[in-house]
Amino acid sequence: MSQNEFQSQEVVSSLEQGLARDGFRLTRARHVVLTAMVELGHPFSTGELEQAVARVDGSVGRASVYRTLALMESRGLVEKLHRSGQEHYTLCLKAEHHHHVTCVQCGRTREFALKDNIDLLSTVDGLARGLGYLPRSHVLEVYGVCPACQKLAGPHA
Amino acid sequence: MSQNEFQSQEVVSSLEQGLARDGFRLTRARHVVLTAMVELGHPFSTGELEQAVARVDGSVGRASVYRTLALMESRGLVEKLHRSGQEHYTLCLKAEHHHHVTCVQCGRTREFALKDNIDLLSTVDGLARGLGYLPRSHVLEVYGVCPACQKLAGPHA
DNA sequence: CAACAATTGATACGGGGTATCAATAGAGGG
DNA sequence: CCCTCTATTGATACCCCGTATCAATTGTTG
Repeated sequence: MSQNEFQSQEVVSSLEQGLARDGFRLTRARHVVLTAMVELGHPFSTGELEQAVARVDGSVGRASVYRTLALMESRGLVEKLHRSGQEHYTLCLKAEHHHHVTCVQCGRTREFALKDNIDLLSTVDGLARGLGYLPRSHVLEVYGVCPACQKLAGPHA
Repeated sequence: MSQNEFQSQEVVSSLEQGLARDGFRLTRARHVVLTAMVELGHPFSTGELEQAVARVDGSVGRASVYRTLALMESRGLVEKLHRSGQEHYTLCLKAEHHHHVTCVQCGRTREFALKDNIDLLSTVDGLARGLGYLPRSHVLEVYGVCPACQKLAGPHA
Protein backbone atom coordinates (compact mmCIF):
# COMPACT_ATOMS: atom_id res chain seq x y z
CA MET A 1 0.00 0.00 0.00
CA SER A 2 2.71 2.50 0.90
CA GLN A 3 4.43 1.07 -2.14
CA ASN A 4 1.37 2.02 -4.16
CA GLU A 5 1.20 5.46 -2.64
CA PHE A 6 4.80 5.97 -3.51
CA GLN A 7 4.20 5.02 -7.12
CA SER A 8 1.10 7.20 -7.25
CA GLN A 9 3.04 10.25 -6.18
CA GLU A 10 5.62 9.56 -8.85
CA VAL A 11 2.93 9.41 -11.49
CA VAL A 12 1.37 12.59 -10.23
CA SER A 13 4.60 14.53 -10.26
CA SER A 14 5.50 13.28 -13.71
CA LEU A 15 2.15 14.56 -14.93
CA GLU A 16 2.81 17.85 -13.17
CA GLN A 17 6.24 18.16 -14.72
CA GLY A 18 4.61 17.82 -18.10
CA LEU A 19 2.24 20.64 -17.29
CA ALA A 20 5.02 22.86 -15.95
CA ARG A 21 7.08 22.22 -19.05
CA ASP A 22 4.28 23.74 -21.11
CA GLY A 23 3.89 26.79 -18.93
CA PHE A 24 0.98 25.70 -16.78
CA ARG A 25 1.19 26.56 -13.11
CA LEU A 26 1.52 23.90 -10.48
CA THR A 27 -1.40 24.71 -8.23
CA ARG A 28 -2.87 23.04 -5.22
CA ALA A 29 -6.14 22.35 -7.05
CA ARG A 30 -4.43 20.62 -9.93
CA HIS A 31 -2.30 18.57 -7.59
CA VAL A 32 -5.35 17.39 -5.73
CA VAL A 33 -7.31 16.49 -8.87
CA LEU A 34 -4.37 14.61 -10.37
CA THR A 35 -3.84 12.75 -7.12
CA ALA A 36 -7.49 11.76 -7.06
CA MET A 37 -7.33 10.54 -10.65
CA VAL A 38 -4.24 8.46 -10.07
CA GLU A 39 -5.51 7.01 -6.82
CA LEU A 40 -8.80 5.99 -8.36
CA GLY A 41 -6.66 3.77 -10.54
CA HIS A 42 -9.49 2.78 -12.84
CA PRO A 43 -11.94 4.46 -15.18
CA PHE A 44 -14.07 7.00 -13.40
CA SER A 45 -17.18 9.00 -14.03
CA THR A 46 -17.14 12.72 -13.35
CA GLY A 47 -19.16 12.09 -10.22
CA GLU A 48 -16.65 9.61 -8.88
CA LEU A 49 -13.89 12.05 -9.63
CA GLU A 50 -15.67 14.81 -7.74
CA GLN A 51 -16.04 12.53 -4.73
CA ALA A 52 -12.44 11.38 -4.84
CA VAL A 53 -11.27 14.98 -5.04
CA ALA A 54 -13.43 15.95 -2.08
CA ARG A 55 -11.94 13.08 -0.10
CA VAL A 56 -8.41 14.27 -0.80
CA ASP A 57 -9.16 17.93 -0.16
CA GLY A 58 -12.63 19.26 0.41
CA SER A 59 -11.61 22.82 -0.35
CA VAL A 60 -11.16 22.26 -4.07
CA GLY A 61 -14.01 23.73 -6.08
CA ARG A 62 -16.19 21.77 -8.46
CA ALA A 63 -15.23 23.96 -11.38
CA SER A 64 -11.55 23.16 -10.96
CA VAL A 65 -12.27 19.47 -11.16
CA TYR A 66 -13.84 19.92 -14.56
CA ARG A 67 -11.20 22.38 -15.65
CA THR A 68 -8.39 20.00 -14.82
CA LEU A 69 -10.22 17.11 -16.43
CA ALA A 70 -10.63 19.12 -19.63
CA LEU A 71 -6.99 20.18 -19.53
CA MET A 72 -5.77 16.61 -19.23
CA GLU A 73 -8.12 15.46 -21.94
CA SER A 74 -6.93 18.15 -24.32
CA ARG A 75 -3.39 16.93 -23.75
CA GLY A 76 -4.31 13.33 -24.48
CA LEU A 77 -3.49 12.21 -20.95
CA VAL A 78 -7.08 11.36 -20.18
CA GLU A 79 -9.40 9.70 -22.64
CA LYS A 80 -13.10 9.14 -22.75
CA LEU A 81 -14.11 5.51 -22.85
CA HIS A 82 -16.96 4.60 -25.13
CA ARG A 83 -19.87 2.26 -24.77
CA SER A 84 -19.97 2.43 -20.98
CA GLY A 85 -23.53 3.35 -20.11
CA GLN A 86 -22.28 6.46 -18.39
CA GLU A 87 -19.29 8.27 -19.83
CA HIS A 88 -16.07 7.28 -18.14
CA TYR A 89 -12.58 8.67 -18.31
CA THR A 90 -9.28 6.95 -17.90
CA LEU A 91 -5.71 8.07 -17.45
CA CYS A 92 -3.43 7.27 -20.37
CA LEU A 93 0.19 6.64 -19.64
CA LYS A 94 1.28 5.62 -23.10
CA ALA A 95 2.07 8.49 -25.35
CA GLU A 96 1.49 6.80 -28.69
CA HIS A 97 -1.73 5.83 -30.34
CA HIS A 98 -3.28 3.02 -28.35
CA HIS A 99 -6.52 1.34 -27.42
CA HIS A 100 -8.18 -0.10 -24.34
CA VAL A 101 -9.44 -3.44 -23.21
CA THR A 102 -12.03 -2.97 -20.51
CA CYS A 103 -13.09 -5.74 -18.19
CA VAL A 104 -16.86 -6.02 -18.21
CA GLN A 105 -16.81 -7.29 -14.63
CA CYS A 106 -14.36 -5.20 -12.62
CA GLY A 107 -14.28 -2.25 -15.01
CA ARG A 108 -10.52 -1.88 -15.04
CA THR A 109 -8.78 -1.05 -18.30
CA ARG A 110 -5.53 -2.02 -19.86
CA GLU A 111 -3.88 -0.15 -22.68
CA PHE A 112 -2.45 -1.85 -25.69
CA ALA A 113 -0.79 -0.69 -28.86
CA LEU A 114 -1.09 -2.29 -32.24
CA LYS A 115 2.58 -2.30 -33.15
CA ASP A 116 2.74 -6.07 -32.72
CA ASN A 117 -0.21 -6.22 -35.02
CA ILE A 118 0.54 -3.92 -37.89
CA ASP A 119 -1.86 -6.01 -39.96
CA LEU A 120 -4.83 -4.87 -37.95
CA LEU A 121 -3.91 -1.22 -38.12
CA SER A 122 -3.34 -1.26 -41.85
CA THR A 123 -6.41 -3.41 -42.36
CA VAL A 124 -8.58 -0.77 -40.74
CA ASP A 125 -7.19 1.87 -43.05
CA GLY A 126 -7.40 -0.43 -46.03
CA LEU A 127 -11.00 -1.09 -45.19
CA ALA A 128 -11.82 2.60 -45.33
CA ARG A 129 -9.96 2.93 -48.63
CA GLY A 130 -11.90 -0.01 -49.99
CA LEU A 131 -15.06 2.02 -49.44
CA GLY A 132 -13.55 5.01 -51.17
CA TYR A 133 -12.79 6.92 -48.00
CA LEU A 134 -9.57 8.70 -47.12
CA PRO A 135 -8.81 7.25 -43.68
CA ARG A 136 -8.13 9.72 -40.91
CA SER A 137 -8.60 8.01 -37.56
CA HIS A 138 -10.50 5.32 -35.76
CA VAL A 139 -11.78 4.20 -32.40
CA LEU A 140 -11.31 0.63 -31.26
CA GLU A 141 -12.45 -0.43 -27.82
CA VAL A 142 -12.44 -4.04 -26.74
CA TYR A 143 -14.53 -5.52 -23.93
CA GLY A 144 -14.02 -8.83 -22.19
CA VAL A 145 -13.31 -10.55 -18.89
CA CYS A 146 -9.86 -9.92 -17.47
CA PRO A 147 -7.65 -12.75 -16.20
CA ALA A 148 -8.23 -11.88 -12.54
CA CYS A 149 -12.02 -11.93 -12.88
CA GLN A 150 -11.85 -15.23 -14.75
CA LYS A 151 -10.09 -16.79 -11.78
CA LEU A 152 -12.64 -15.41 -9.35
CA ALA A 153 -15.48 -16.80 -11.41
CA GLY A 154 -14.01 -20.29 -11.54
CA PRO A 155 -13.45 -22.53 -14.55
CA HIS A 156 -17.00 -22.18 -15.87
CA ALA A 157 -16.52 -18.60 -16.99
CA MET B 1 -36.74 14.94 -54.07
CA SER B 2 -40.22 13.39 -54.26
CA GLN B 3 -38.32 10.21 -55.00
CA ASN B 4 -36.53 10.69 -51.69
CA GLU B 5 -39.72 11.42 -49.86
CA PHE B 6 -41.22 8.27 -51.24
CA GLN B 7 -38.30 6.21 -50.04
CA SER B 8 -38.40 7.92 -46.67
CA GLN B 9 -42.00 6.95 -46.15
CA GLU B 10 -41.17 3.38 -47.00
CA VAL B 11 -38.41 3.30 -44.44
CA VAL B 12 -40.67 4.84 -41.84
CA SER B 13 -43.45 2.35 -42.36
CA SER B 14 -41.08 -0.57 -42.32
CA LEU B 15 -39.81 0.65 -38.97
CA GLU B 16 -43.40 1.01 -37.80
CA GLN B 17 -44.29 -2.46 -38.93
CA GLY B 18 -41.44 -3.77 -36.80
CA LEU B 19 -42.82 -1.94 -33.80
CA ALA B 20 -46.36 -3.19 -34.42
CA ARG B 21 -45.09 -6.73 -34.77
CA ASP B 22 -43.78 -6.51 -31.24
CA GLY B 23 -46.94 -5.09 -29.74
CA PHE B 24 -46.09 -1.41 -29.74
CA ARG B 25 -48.84 0.96 -30.76
CA LEU B 26 -48.59 3.03 -33.91
CA THR B 27 -49.09 6.51 -32.56
CA ARG B 28 -48.92 9.91 -34.12
CA ALA B 29 -45.96 10.90 -31.95
CA ARG B 30 -43.91 7.88 -32.97
CA HIS B 31 -44.71 8.41 -36.62
CA VAL B 32 -43.53 12.00 -36.43
CA VAL B 33 -40.31 11.18 -34.62
CA LEU B 34 -39.45 8.37 -37.01
CA THR B 35 -40.18 10.60 -39.98
CA ALA B 36 -37.89 13.26 -38.56
CA MET B 37 -35.11 10.73 -38.00
CA VAL B 38 -35.34 9.35 -41.50
CA GLU B 39 -35.55 12.75 -43.12
CA LEU B 40 -32.50 14.00 -41.25
CA GLY B 41 -30.69 11.28 -43.15
CA HIS B 42 -27.46 11.69 -41.23
CA PRO B 43 -26.25 11.44 -37.65
CA PHE B 44 -28.08 13.81 -35.38
CA SER B 45 -27.74 15.19 -31.90
CA THR B 46 -30.76 15.14 -29.63
CA GLY B 47 -31.15 18.86 -30.17
CA GLU B 48 -31.26 18.45 -33.94
CA LEU B 49 -33.80 15.70 -33.56
CA GLU B 50 -35.99 17.91 -31.36
CA GLN B 51 -35.89 20.63 -33.98
CA ALA B 52 -36.63 18.27 -36.83
CA VAL B 53 -39.58 16.84 -34.94
CA ALA B 54 -40.92 20.31 -34.22
CA ARG B 55 -40.65 21.13 -37.91
CA VAL B 56 -42.70 18.07 -38.86
CA ASP B 57 -45.30 18.52 -36.14
CA GLY B 58 -45.00 21.11 -33.40
CA SER B 59 -47.53 19.38 -31.21
CA VAL B 60 -45.29 16.46 -30.32
CA GLY B 61 -43.94 16.74 -26.79
CA ARG B 62 -40.29 16.78 -25.91
CA ALA B 63 -40.63 13.71 -23.74
CA SER B 64 -41.94 11.65 -26.63
CA VAL B 65 -38.91 12.48 -28.69
CA TYR B 66 -36.64 11.04 -26.04
CA ARG B 67 -38.96 8.11 -25.43
CA THR B 68 -38.97 7.13 -29.08
CA LEU B 69 -35.24 7.61 -29.36
CA ALA B 70 -34.71 5.30 -26.38
CA LEU B 71 -37.13 2.77 -27.80
CA MET B 72 -35.32 2.65 -31.12
CA GLU B 73 -31.97 2.44 -29.43
CA SER B 74 -33.09 -0.45 -27.27
CA ARG B 75 -34.11 -2.28 -30.42
CA GLY B 76 -30.74 -1.68 -32.06
CA LEU B 77 -32.27 0.48 -34.78
CA VAL B 78 -30.50 3.57 -33.61
CA GLU B 79 -26.93 3.60 -32.37
CA LYS B 80 -24.83 6.12 -30.57
CA LEU B 81 -21.77 7.22 -32.47
CA HIS B 82 -18.59 7.68 -30.52
CA ARG B 83 -15.87 10.28 -30.63
CA SER B 84 -18.09 13.00 -32.00
CA GLY B 85 -17.61 15.93 -29.65
CA GLN B 86 -21.30 15.87 -28.90
CA GLU B 87 -23.10 12.54 -28.76
CA HIS B 88 -24.75 11.71 -32.04
CA TYR B 89 -27.19 9.02 -33.04
CA THR B 90 -27.68 7.31 -36.34
CA LEU B 91 -30.30 5.04 -37.83
CA CYS B 92 -29.12 1.50 -38.48
CA LEU B 93 -30.68 -0.40 -41.33
CA LYS B 94 -28.51 -3.48 -41.17
CA ALA B 95 -29.61 -6.01 -38.61
CA GLU B 96 -26.31 -7.78 -38.04
CA HIS B 97 -23.27 -6.60 -36.20
CA HIS B 98 -21.74 -3.76 -38.12
CA HIS B 99 -19.64 -0.62 -37.85
CA HIS B 100 -19.65 2.90 -39.21
CA VAL B 101 -17.40 5.04 -41.32
CA THR B 102 -18.09 8.68 -40.63
CA CYS B 103 -17.00 11.43 -42.95
CA VAL B 104 -15.11 14.06 -40.99
CA GLN B 105 -16.26 16.74 -43.41
CA CYS B 106 -19.94 16.20 -44.16
CA GLY B 107 -20.68 14.03 -41.14
CA ARG B 108 -22.62 11.38 -43.02
CA THR B 109 -22.12 7.75 -42.07
CA ARG B 110 -22.02 4.52 -43.95
CA GLU B 111 -22.46 1.12 -42.41
CA PHE B 112 -20.18 -1.78 -43.16
CA ALA B 113 -19.93 -5.32 -41.94
CA LEU B 114 -16.78 -7.30 -41.49
CA LYS B 115 -17.88 -10.47 -43.20
CA ASP B 116 -15.57 -9.78 -46.12
CA ASN B 117 -12.85 -9.35 -43.56
CA ILE B 118 -13.18 -12.22 -41.15
CA ASP B 119 -9.51 -11.77 -40.39
CA LEU B 120 -10.08 -8.43 -38.77
CA LEU B 121 -12.92 -9.66 -36.65
CA SER B 122 -11.04 -12.70 -35.41
CA THR B 123 -7.89 -10.65 -34.98
CA VAL B 124 -9.66 -8.37 -32.56
CA ASP B 125 -10.80 -11.31 -30.51
CA GLY B 126 -7.42 -12.97 -30.76
CA LEU B 127 -5.85 -9.79 -29.56
CA ALA B 128 -7.95 -9.83 -26.40
CA ARG B 129 -7.12 -13.48 -25.84
CA GLY B 130 -3.46 -12.70 -26.26
CA LEU B 131 -3.76 -10.39 -23.27
CA GLY B 132 -5.52 -13.09 -21.27
CA TYR B 133 -8.97 -11.61 -21.68
CA LEU B 134 -12.14 -13.46 -22.61
CA PRO B 135 -13.45 -11.37 -25.51
CA ARG B 136 -17.04 -10.22 -25.29
CA SER B 137 -17.56 -7.28 -27.64
CA HIS B 138 -15.89 -4.33 -29.25
CA VAL B 139 -16.47 -0.92 -30.72
CA LEU B 140 -14.87 0.04 -34.00
CA GLU B 141 -15.57 3.41 -35.54
CA VAL B 142 -13.67 4.67 -38.55
CA TYR B 143 -13.28 8.31 -39.58
CA GLY B 144 -12.20 9.65 -42.94
CA VAL B 145 -13.18 11.75 -45.93
CA CYS B 146 -15.95 10.29 -48.06
CA PRO B 147 -15.71 10.05 -51.86
CA ALA B 148 -18.10 12.94 -52.45
CA CYS B 149 -16.18 15.31 -50.17
CA GLN B 150 -12.90 14.30 -51.80
CA LYS B 151 -14.27 15.41 -55.16
CA LEU B 152 -15.47 18.72 -53.75
CA ALA B 153 -12.05 19.39 -52.26
CA GLY B 154 -10.23 18.76 -55.51
CA PRO B 155 -7.21 16.54 -56.15
CA HIS B 156 -5.11 18.02 -53.35
CA ALA B 157 -7.19 16.41 -50.62
C1' DC C 1 -68.90 0.65 -29.64
C1' DA C 2 -67.00 -0.34 -25.19
C1' DA C 3 -63.27 -1.02 -22.22
C1' DC C 4 -58.75 -1.35 -20.96
C1' DA C 5 -53.97 -0.27 -21.18
C1' DA C 6 -50.38 1.93 -23.49
C1' DT C 7 -48.95 6.29 -24.66
C1' DT C 8 -48.95 11.12 -24.74
C1' DG C 9 -48.11 16.28 -23.59
C1' DA C 10 -47.41 19.49 -20.08
C1' DT C 11 -45.06 20.55 -16.16
C1' DA C 12 -41.85 20.60 -12.83
C1' DC C 13 -37.87 18.89 -11.18
C1' DG C 14 -32.86 17.42 -10.77
C1' DG C 15 -28.27 17.07 -11.87
C1' DG C 16 -24.35 17.94 -14.51
C1' DG C 17 -21.49 21.16 -16.44
C1' DT C 18 -20.28 26.08 -17.39
C1' DA C 19 -20.03 31.30 -17.40
C1' DT C 20 -18.87 34.90 -14.40
C1' DC C 21 -16.04 37.45 -11.36
C1' DA C 22 -13.70 39.10 -7.43
C1' DA C 23 -10.04 37.10 -4.70
C1' DT C 24 -5.88 34.33 -4.53
C1' DA C 25 -1.56 32.52 -5.33
C1' DG C 26 2.11 30.88 -8.72
C1' DA C 27 6.27 32.27 -11.24
C1' DG C 28 9.78 35.27 -12.47
C1' DG C 29 12.49 39.52 -12.04
C1' DG C 30 14.44 42.84 -9.41
C1' DC D 1 12.81 38.19 -0.16
C1' DC D 2 9.43 41.00 -1.91
C1' DC D 3 6.77 42.83 -5.95
C1' DT D 4 4.23 42.49 -9.82
C1' DC D 5 1.63 40.45 -13.18
C1' DT D 6 -1.50 37.24 -14.66
C1' DA D 7 -3.09 32.50 -14.57
C1' DT D 8 -5.96 30.15 -11.77
C1' DT D 9 -9.18 29.45 -8.23
C1' DG D 10 -13.74 28.93 -5.44
C1' DA D 11 -18.32 30.40 -5.03
C1' DT D 12 -22.36 31.40 -7.10
C1' DA D 13 -25.75 31.59 -10.25
C1' DC D 14 -27.31 29.88 -14.24
C1' DC D 15 -28.68 27.02 -18.17
C1' DC D 16 -29.86 23.06 -20.49
C1' DC D 17 -30.73 18.33 -21.11
C1' DG D 18 -33.13 14.51 -19.92
C1' DT D 19 -36.56 12.36 -16.85
C1' DA D 20 -40.29 11.51 -13.33
C1' DT D 21 -45.00 12.48 -12.72
C1' DC D 22 -49.78 12.40 -13.85
C1' DA D 23 -54.17 13.37 -15.70
C1' DA D 24 -55.91 13.17 -20.35
C1' DT D 25 -55.91 10.86 -24.70
C1' DT D 26 -55.78 7.47 -28.12
C1' DG D 27 -54.78 2.60 -30.01
C1' DT D 28 -56.24 -1.81 -29.97
C1' DT D 29 -58.87 -5.77 -29.16
C1' DG D 30 -63.03 -8.14 -28.67
